[in-house]
Amino acid sequence: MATIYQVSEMAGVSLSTVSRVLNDNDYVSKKTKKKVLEAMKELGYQPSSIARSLASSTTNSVGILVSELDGPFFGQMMSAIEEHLRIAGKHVIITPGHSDEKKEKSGFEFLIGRNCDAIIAHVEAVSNEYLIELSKGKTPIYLMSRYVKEIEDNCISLDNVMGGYLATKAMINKGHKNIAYIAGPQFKEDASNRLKGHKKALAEYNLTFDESLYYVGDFKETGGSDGLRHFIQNKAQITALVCANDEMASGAMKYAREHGFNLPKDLAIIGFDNVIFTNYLYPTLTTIDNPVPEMGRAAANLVLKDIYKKSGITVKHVFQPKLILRDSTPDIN
Amino acid sequence: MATIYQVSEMAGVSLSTVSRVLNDNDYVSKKTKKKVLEAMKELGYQPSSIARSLASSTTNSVGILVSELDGPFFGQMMSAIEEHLRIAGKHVIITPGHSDEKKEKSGFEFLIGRNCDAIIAHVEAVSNEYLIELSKGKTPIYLMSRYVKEIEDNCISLDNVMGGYLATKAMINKGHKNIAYIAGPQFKEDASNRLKGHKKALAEYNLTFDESLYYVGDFKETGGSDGLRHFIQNKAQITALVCANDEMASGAMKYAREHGFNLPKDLAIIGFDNVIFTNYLYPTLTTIDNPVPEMGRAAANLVLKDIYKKSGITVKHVFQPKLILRDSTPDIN
DNA sequence: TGCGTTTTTACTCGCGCTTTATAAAAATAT
DNA sequence: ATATTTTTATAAAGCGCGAGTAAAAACGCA
Repeated sequence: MATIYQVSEMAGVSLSTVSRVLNDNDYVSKKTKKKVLEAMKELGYQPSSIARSLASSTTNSVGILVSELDGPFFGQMMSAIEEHLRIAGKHVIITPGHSDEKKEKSGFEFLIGRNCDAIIAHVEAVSNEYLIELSKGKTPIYLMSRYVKEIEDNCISLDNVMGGYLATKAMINKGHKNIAYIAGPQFKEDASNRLKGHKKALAEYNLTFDESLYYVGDFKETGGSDGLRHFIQNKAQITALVCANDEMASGAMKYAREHGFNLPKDLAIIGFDNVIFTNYLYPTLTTIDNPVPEMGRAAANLVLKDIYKKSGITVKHVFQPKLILRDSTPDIN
Repeated sequence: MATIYQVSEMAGVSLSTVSRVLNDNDYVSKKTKKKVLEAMKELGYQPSSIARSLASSTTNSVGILVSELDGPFFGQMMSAIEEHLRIAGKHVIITPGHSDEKKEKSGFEFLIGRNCDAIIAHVEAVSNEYLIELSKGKTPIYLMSRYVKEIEDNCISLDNVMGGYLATKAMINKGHKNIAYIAGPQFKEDASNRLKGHKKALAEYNLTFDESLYYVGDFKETGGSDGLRHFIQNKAQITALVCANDEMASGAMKYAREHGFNLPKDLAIIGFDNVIFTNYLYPTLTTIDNPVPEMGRAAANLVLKDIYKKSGITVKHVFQPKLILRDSTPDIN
């Protein structure tokens, strides 16, 4: 690999001159600039970002910490962030935390150790205190889908209470009274907030929250099927099922069909997140739109503005979910 | 941030001694080792991987270049690779190439510039020649789902011709004779190989390949719906539809239903890849299993063996697809 | 032509760590 | 008790680059 030194030698100038043309600094004449550029091309020179980082203590890369590398939710998120950052010439370093406290912490450490200029994290297992503490460190931390009051300027979040409320209210408006709820793991803030919204909607219409119509799933397809099985085994009389995310809704749909339900007539189902495949399910799934791509762009914009000092950027911090009505929740007569 | 220097000072030893305990080198007594370790803990010392990389020209990180950050296919792939590498204490740096030649090249450059110890790439737009040339560089390149003869030892691939063959043969075996095919973009090698397999199966059963039953899609849901619309508009009389991947199959299913088809009776559909949600579609989708996670692990193993010199590893380079029969392809009477 | 300016270039140090070569200390042998 | 080996620690030289400072060259004007 050619180094800056060889370039300088070939172009007949000093090291720092080469460095200056690299960084597009002023104070270098067109003639020498051209000479240097030619030498670079000739040698196939490629600056070492490692050395660069060490010298300048800035890496032009931002760390992304997500729960999983797969799944439609995180896919959309990573994709939106990356795309937006790439336009500004910044790169991303992605690492998964698997919703596990230790792994999330080690993810942070890795990213910090790599000298990322900032970190955008979607973490669920670490405590607020840990995050607040971490924010005092040298690497700025931005939080996706999580609201921590003490560092709210670094948070991009969805109003999950509202989302949960909208979902259940939609069912009520369709005429349902016996509504079961499959929640996500309650240590996850969005899951517990969605549940709050559900309860709020019930209360508003004078329906009581019934423990026997409540099941905690895993946010995956299995959570949906397990939940519905649970309700069926307990002979719960339900006409509507609210799921805390789309994967669980799709699992429940499959289980329902396999057990003689005629969808959507026998059971109305609603999901949450509006992940891409919901529109390809049958019946198409009514759900709550979670503007993940938009939020990803917001997070990216936030670091562009704060860290890379781009001007003219304003970002929204709290996003609103909205109801997407499709075929899985017909009117009942 | 504490540096190695401060640790050495606090422990009362020299820089290099600290470095040696960091790297678990011999030639350091237990007593001094303990002293150093304590000093590190006290200072909350965290080695700078940047400086480390610069000095040792090894980064303990492998680059991953995929087409997209979202989508079930790449999600599974990244996830499998990352998980397997992490066990060995290696980290991944992921960047997308968007199936675009320029972007793929710039992805390679980024990863090489970051001094990755190796790169695992799923690229589709760059030429074989480019890859061969790249392989001569300092950073070893491994290819996922792509077979390039000259560097076959660095390739992990699926027998796509066989896969395409199995899919169409399955339809024929079910009794279909009028089989339409929605292909993927033909510059992508797997797409063109799957098509080859399709033609091979047709030929084997004396069916002629009919251009009017052929459509090139985009490997996304829209490709499936566009393709089926195309066939319908051209009044193609078909009883079976073979799609070159699952996303397109799901798009076609949705379109079919919206246009009065009674699935699976009126139209048998098969996909390709066996992506997770195929099992949650209705009817559940018959497809060809693409052992992506297994292949991801194989790629990870390959770099563990070649680059990090782990012993006792043998890896399979070419994987075989297999037919997964589900409800979307019933027997016809 | 000479002096002050402005533009352009060169030197040098340091970022935080690894890695020789080398010296000192401890252990063993003679 | 000295010579020899083995073990442990040190000092110094980079890795490739950025940035601040000093120096040189080019320019302007009287």
